[in-house]
Amino acid sequence: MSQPATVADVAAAAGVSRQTVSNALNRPEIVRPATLTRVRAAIDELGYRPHASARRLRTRQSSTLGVRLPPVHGISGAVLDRFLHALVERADERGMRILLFTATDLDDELAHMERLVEGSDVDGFVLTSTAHGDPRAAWLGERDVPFVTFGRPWGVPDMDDAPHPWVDVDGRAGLREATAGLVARGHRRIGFLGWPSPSGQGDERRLGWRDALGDAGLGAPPAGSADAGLGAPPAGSADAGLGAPPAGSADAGLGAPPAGGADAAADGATGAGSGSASGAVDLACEDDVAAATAVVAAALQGGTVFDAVVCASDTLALGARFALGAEVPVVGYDDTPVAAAVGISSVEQPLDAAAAAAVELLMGSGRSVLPASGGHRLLAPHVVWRG
Amino acid sequence: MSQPATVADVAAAAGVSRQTVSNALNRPEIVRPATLTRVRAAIDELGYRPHASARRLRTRQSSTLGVRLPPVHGISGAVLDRFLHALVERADERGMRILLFTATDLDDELAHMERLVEGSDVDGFVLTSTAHGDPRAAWLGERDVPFVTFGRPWGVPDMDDAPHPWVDVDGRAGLREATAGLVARGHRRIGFLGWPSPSGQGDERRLGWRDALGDAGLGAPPAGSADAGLGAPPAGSADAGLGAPPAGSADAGLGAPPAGGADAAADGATGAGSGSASGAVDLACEDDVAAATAVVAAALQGGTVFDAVVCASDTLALGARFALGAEVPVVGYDDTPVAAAVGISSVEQPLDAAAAAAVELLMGSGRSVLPASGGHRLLAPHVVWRG
DNA sequence: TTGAAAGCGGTACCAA
DNA sequence: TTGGTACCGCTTTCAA
Repeated sequence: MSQPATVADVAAAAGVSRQTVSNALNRPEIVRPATLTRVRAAIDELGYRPHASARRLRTRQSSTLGVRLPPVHGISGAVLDRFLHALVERADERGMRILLFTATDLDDELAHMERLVEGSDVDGFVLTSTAHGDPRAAWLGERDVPFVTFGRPWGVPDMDDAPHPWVDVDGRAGLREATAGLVARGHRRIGFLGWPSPSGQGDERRLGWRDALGDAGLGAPPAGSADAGLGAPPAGSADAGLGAPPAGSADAGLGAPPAGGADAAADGATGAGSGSASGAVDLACEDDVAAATAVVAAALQGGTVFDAVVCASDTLALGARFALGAEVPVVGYDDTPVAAAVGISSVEQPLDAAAAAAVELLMGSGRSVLPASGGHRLLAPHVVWRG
Repeated sequence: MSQPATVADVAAAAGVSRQTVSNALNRPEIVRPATLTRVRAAIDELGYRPHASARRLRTRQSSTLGVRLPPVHGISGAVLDRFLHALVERADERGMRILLFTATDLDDELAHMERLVEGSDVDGFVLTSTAHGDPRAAWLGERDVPFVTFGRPWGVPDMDDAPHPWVDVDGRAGLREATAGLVARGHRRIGFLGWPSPSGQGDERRLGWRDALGDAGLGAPPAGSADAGLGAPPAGSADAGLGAPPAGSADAGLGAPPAGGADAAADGATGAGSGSASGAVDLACEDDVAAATAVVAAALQGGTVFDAVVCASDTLALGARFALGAEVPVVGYDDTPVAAAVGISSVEQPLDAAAAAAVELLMGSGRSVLPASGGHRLLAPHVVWRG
């Protein structure tokens, strides 16, 4: 067992040529069964394993996908983590491996990608979301390097005809389901807590909330009500909200149409301080627990009444939870361990399906990466209800 | 730019032999400066990059480290995430890359590792903590495959003479610092919330808490008070070390014995009931927010008075926070985004240093993995104070 | 210091 | 179907 066995050894042991060994391994169907058995026996006996680098040199395929490990991801880090996990598994099923790289900025990332491509280290990439004019996409496109993004290419005119394949989760559908679920549970004054516009994902999720309110005849505030850029309040400004008073007044009961009708629900839209009684309030702040707490607390202070709140992230949801207490249902997004731990309902992304779709877009149904192509998948998430 | 350039192309362009090109790349010091310049110019001009697989085939080095992406990691997932990130960077500095693999169980993991090793896909591994008799360590050891673990090898008699190199973070020192910091801030009734024994990391952290109490002359409950083989109690059951007898007689402590002084300072500091006067309570439950909340709440109910609580994890800390409110300081462990978000102090692991140490143990100061060796690094974490 | 030639371990191509 | 041979791109060995 000193020197690892090579094809030559196996060939000799089985009394065949090296080529036959290779065939037995890669295209068993064209080898006569008897020969195959003999070769396989020899392989087992010698403990032979093909040398991956030798094969890659010859075939000019690295069977490797490059993935950038994004810098830092806050509370939602687990999402990428889980996606990565699923990706490794799905890739493995197709004989592909995942090579990691990191980068400090876009230029650095490009440099890394260039090295990997030119060193034939990878056959393609799985990138996180790209935006219009993203230099990575352009660079890869020019060189016909196959890649797929997890996250749609924001900013392109027609996403159905995107410049590159992508996979994404339909946050709009997710928030729609979440909101509808709350409606079904009898809630009526359902607020939304998201990020300031413009934000690709954030705006999508807001739309989902609006959709559901519309579906339920609850009406939604005029589009853009919260877009008036309440600049991100400084973090930590008000974690006093921890002990915030519970929303005092209750909800309209199940089944009973909310008093005041649809439009009334939109009154007073955003912000702290307006004395609106409506719960269909559209709040926004940066993705930070303290900021979220502050925003929600301020809204309560201003007289806003919430029956429930759906959020664009678990971070925001956690903040909202602190401000609202456990009595007012909050739904987050990403189903992070924190949400599970704290008992907050959350929209769970189908990460395994996303990974599978990414691999499929890159490789079709075969075992090698296809030439750069198009296509995309928009996957529906689902709510994990808790509490 | 159709066909990537090879050494031959560069050699031709520079008017030298292929060998000289190779030397210019790998051992520039033995090439005459003039020639070097010429070769480098040709390389730049042609955009030449060495073909990684070809090099690996020839050198029999994959320049790749295998890392298993652990199954699921809860609230502390970010830890591994950040370690991985740092590892990729540190490895990159040494010309090494990180290849991911996953596995459903130990057997599967072994199978994957075997494939990677025998296919010469990796030169070594970075594994998460191993325990005594871990088949992975044995398997790798037998084959002289270099590897290092992040996490010490629990269960070996003498860790200074461990069977393989390891890197770990000194949780004991971390909790000692956390506890001492609380003492310095005037807290006296400092409880500990950890995991049921036996738990390698958990028991270490508990010791750190005890150390600091001892240092401060506050005394700690007799060792083992919570270790009495409470096999992990079901979630939510709040019995664990609850009734831990107060450490009436403290040890000498440093400087002036606190006697009444220190203790008096703690009197009534916390809002719970009366009952037990000691806050040096040693609690334990599984790593779950709800369970932690329950345990702490039960302790409060039972009359325990807490001045502050140090925890074995941010998960537990979050649970404690829920039970105690924001007035009683809680210190967690891992400095996860959640702790930051919620404003809980936490012991931060020096993940970048850990990654650097892992690489160094594997590669020394060179650019290739050394034969399996020994050695280890125990790194001191530090508390990030908040609130 | 530089050059020529021989592999590293597989697979592609072609002939048998 | 099987076997022979060239060759993937680089580095190592040995001469010059």
